[in-house]
Amino acid sequence: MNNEQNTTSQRQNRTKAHLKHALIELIKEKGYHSVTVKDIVDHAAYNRSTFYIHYIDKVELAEDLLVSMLEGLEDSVGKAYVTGQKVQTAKLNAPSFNIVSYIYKNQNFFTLINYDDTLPGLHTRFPQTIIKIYKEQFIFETINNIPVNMDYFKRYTAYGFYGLLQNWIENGFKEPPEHFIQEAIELTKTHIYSFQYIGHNK
Amino acid sequence: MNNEQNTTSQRQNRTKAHLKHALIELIKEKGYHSVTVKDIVDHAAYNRSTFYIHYIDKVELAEDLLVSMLEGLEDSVGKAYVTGQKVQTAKLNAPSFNIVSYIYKNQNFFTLINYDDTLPGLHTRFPQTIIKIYKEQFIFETINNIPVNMDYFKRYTAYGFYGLLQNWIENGFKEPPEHFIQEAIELTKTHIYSFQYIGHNK
DNA sequence: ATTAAGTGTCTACTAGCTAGACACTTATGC
DNA sequence: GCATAAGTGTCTAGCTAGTAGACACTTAAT
Repeated sequence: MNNEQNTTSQRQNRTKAHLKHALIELIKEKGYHSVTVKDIVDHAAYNRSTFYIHYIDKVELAEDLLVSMLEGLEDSVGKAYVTGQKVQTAKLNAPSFNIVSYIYKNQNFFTLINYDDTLPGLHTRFPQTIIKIYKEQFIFETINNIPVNMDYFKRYTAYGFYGLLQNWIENGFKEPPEHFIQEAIELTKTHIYSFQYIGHNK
Repeated sequence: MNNEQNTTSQRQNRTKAHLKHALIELIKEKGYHSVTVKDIVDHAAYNRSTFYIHYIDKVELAEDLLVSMLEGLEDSVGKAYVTGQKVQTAKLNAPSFNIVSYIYKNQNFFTLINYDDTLPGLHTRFPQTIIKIYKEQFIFETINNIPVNMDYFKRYTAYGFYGLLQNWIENGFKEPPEHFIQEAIELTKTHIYSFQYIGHNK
C-alpha cells in the first residue's frame, strides 16, 4: 500500500491527537472558556506556531475533538461483527455493548459531560448521536402487534439509554461495562418492543 | 535564557513521554512481558526507528518510566512551600498531601500496582521510595519522652501509609484525595509520636 | 493609563522522525 | 523438526513537521 501519504497524515494526526488530549485535561482543570492556546501548547509541549499549522483557533480544535469522538462512537457500533467476539457479546446486545465499551475506553473524554464549562455542543450533540445510531442502525420489532409511533419509541429508548449512561459516567464508571450493559438490557426488556441490530452500512 | 538546547530536549522528552504513556496502556491491556516494541510504536503512532533513537530496548524504557515517576513523587513533597497554598494545606499535613495528590494526578500510572505482570521493580521500589521520603524529609518527635527506635518507627509509619495508599488505588481512587489524606492523618494521630516536616534540601 | 498576557500570521531553518532494507533471533504451527 | 511468521536491533539517506522569533493587534489586569 502507499505509505508515503499515510505517514504524513499519521504524523499530523499524532500531533492533533496530543493537542486534543491537552484540551480535555485543561477543560477539567480550568473550564473551557479559560483555556488559552498557550495553555494547550504548553501542556502538550509544542510550539505555539505548531498549533496554528493545524487549527485556526481554539474553537476549531474543540470542534475537531467533539466530532472525532462522536464519529468514533458511531463507528464503534458495528465492530463486534468484524472482530471475533460474536459469541460472548451475542448473548448480550452486541451493538449496545460496543457503545458502552467505547465510552468506557474513552472515559477520559466522556467525563467532560460532568462539567458545566465544557466542550461547546457536547451536552446536546452527544445524546443526538445516540438517537442517530438507534435510528439508523437498529430495527425495532413489535412482539405483540400493538401499533406504536416508531420514531417516538426510538427516541424514548435512546434517551432512556442516555439517562443511564449519564448516571454511569457521573458516578465515575464504578460499575464495569459488562455489568452496566446487563442492567440496561434488563430495563429495555420490560418494554413491549424488542429491538434488533440491522447492521452497519457505510 | 538559552532556549536552543531546551527546545531540542523538550521535543525529545515529548516523544519519550508518549512512548512511556503507550507502555502504561499496553501493560494494562496485555501485561508487561507481552508488550513488544512494535506494539509501543504502533500505539504511540511513531516509527519503529524512532524508538531505537531514544531507547536501546523495552527494558530501558520501562526503567525510565519507573524512575521518572518515583523521582516525581520525591520532588512533589516540597512543593506546597513553593506555591501559594500554605494556608489550606497547613491545616492538614502538607507534605503527605503532596504525595497523595501527586499519585492522584498520575493515577493512570500508579494503577499499575494492581496488575501482576506489571512494570519490573514497581512493587518493591514504590514503597521503598515512600520510606526514603519519610526518612530524609521528615523529623519525628516524641510527645511524651518514651524512647523508641526511630528507624523502626519511620519504617512502620511509612508502610502503614503505603498500605492505605494501596487500598485507595486498588479501589479505583473512589475517595477524593482530600478525604483520603484526612483519614490517613487521623490514623497517624493515634500513635505516640507526632511528626513534623523538616523541608526539602536539594 | 500602563503593563501584562493572549491572538493570529509569516519566514527561514533544522533536527526529529521516517522509510526501507539488513542479518539475526525467537515464537507458532503443521 | 522444518517452515513460516513475527519481533529485534542497526544503519543510511531524505523529508517535513515542528521551531524560533518577530510582527501588529487585541483584550485583561492593576
